[in-house]
Amino acid sequence: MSTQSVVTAIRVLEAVSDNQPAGLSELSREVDVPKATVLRMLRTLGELGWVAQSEAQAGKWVLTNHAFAVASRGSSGSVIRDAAMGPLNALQLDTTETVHLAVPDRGYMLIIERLDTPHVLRAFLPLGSRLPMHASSTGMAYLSAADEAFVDDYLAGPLEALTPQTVVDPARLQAMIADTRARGYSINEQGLSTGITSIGVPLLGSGGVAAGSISISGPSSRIVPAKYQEYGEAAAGTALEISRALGAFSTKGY
Amino acid sequence: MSTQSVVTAIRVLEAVSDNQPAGLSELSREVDVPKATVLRMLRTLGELGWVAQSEAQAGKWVLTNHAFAVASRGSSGSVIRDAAMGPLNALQLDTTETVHLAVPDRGYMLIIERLDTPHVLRAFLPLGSRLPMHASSTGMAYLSAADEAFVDDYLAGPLEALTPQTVVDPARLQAMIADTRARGYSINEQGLSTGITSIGVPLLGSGGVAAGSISISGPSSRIVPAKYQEYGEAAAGTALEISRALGAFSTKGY
DNA sequence: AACCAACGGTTCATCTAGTGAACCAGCGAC
DNA sequence: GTCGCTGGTTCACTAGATGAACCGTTGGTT
Repeated sequence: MSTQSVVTAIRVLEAVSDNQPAGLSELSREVDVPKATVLRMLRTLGELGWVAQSEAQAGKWVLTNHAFAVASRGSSGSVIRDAAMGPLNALQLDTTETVHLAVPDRGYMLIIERLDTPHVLRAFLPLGSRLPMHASSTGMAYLSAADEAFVDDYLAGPLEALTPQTVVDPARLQAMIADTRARGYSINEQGLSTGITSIGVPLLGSGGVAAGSISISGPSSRIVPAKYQEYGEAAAGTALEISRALGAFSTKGY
Repeated sequence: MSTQSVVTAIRVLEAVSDNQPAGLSELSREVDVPKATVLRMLRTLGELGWVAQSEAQAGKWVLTNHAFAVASRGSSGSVIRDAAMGPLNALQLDTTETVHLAVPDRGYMLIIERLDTPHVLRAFLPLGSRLPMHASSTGMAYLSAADEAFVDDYLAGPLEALTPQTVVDPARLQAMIADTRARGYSINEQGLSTGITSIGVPLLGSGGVAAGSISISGPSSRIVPAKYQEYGEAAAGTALEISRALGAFSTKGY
């Protein structure tokens, strides 16, 4: 790989992101690069306005909002977001529950948009959250549309349990994926966060490959089994509309 | 500045962000670096998963979601966001209008959080949007709490008009900032986007320095002058609560 | 149909600029 | 008092970044 100082800098940046607020020695260990080099990177990134020393704790480094500003323009303006926002807005108004738009990122589902419920009791998932695929309805929905090799690969990796309800058994997860495929939507009952239930549906991009997913989520007291089908079908309809806009079923082109 | 290849790489990254989807020559001109170097940077950033060639247009580069995922953790987990979310949630429920949380970033206001209105007619501002300070209620609120030198400096720069209603005259803007200070909240009537009105209030961080702002916004048909005072005072109350949590009025420490 | 200018991408000799082992000073635990 | 950790500094060495000049294509003009 060329331009290794750039590689080091980005690895430092990601390490800061993962360990905020992070100390110098800690980062040095994390990216396995001498402290002097890490410090030089931090200072350079600092001059560029991407990281800064924490005000609260001197010597600890944090990402700045500027990094967020630059990177946000990645997902906004993206094809999938533009295609999704209209239908998603309608889905939110229809169901009155919180809806999310998620795309895959290195084995996690990355939440790139959210439209809130008006209910007083609401779950809160900041944008940019990364959810394990097996522990979220968006993730299971995505897996149900992803190719087999990817799924097997994912299920072979270590699967963390986030709550007592999180399913981590690969065989059971395979069965759940099959159910999702048959039913058209995934259901996650408190597997991500206690007291939260959500329903997910995959989105297909051009060529019909899995591109992301959408979900409806809320407190388990409101998202009860009696509503699963209604919400699942509503989300599936919305997803179909988005997938169509993404050219999933287009015959011209390929 | 040291580690210049890193500087170049980041500048390329920011240029991609600003010009998406961006071509090689375009980027080369933008950052004033030879094409060969820009290309090397793009490839390195590509291997790291931060940029990729656009699927739609070969040879055009775009930011990936991974960049978003890494950088998102900058604002989430930040002191201001944590302090703001609770009170902001209450404010949204109270007013039923969309509320925003914004922080300054290089002369713009950066939207880092949003809580949606349940109304069918709703404005939509993606997170990560950067708004000119003089054209937004969040920006004017921030300016009303910023120190004089900063304000003068900002008003001296070129001020773009986003709509026919955008005020760009420095003298008038100074007067509006004074009004905001006296009143406790800023009002922006269609200066950012036609048909949208919003009310902003500054947030103070530790030591009482301007740290960001919050706003209530919606269609001008709903956010009418008769409601300005009610919303302004509600937002001011919320802002006070947040500023207090940020240690703006703390006597210990300084 | 011949031209031109711009595009994305490649090459390679030059020498700048990034590296990292060894080094401080300061702090808290025991 | 001293050990082990922290954040931070120094500097000789050479690995690795640089950029002018190049190529093959494409799309618009005349």
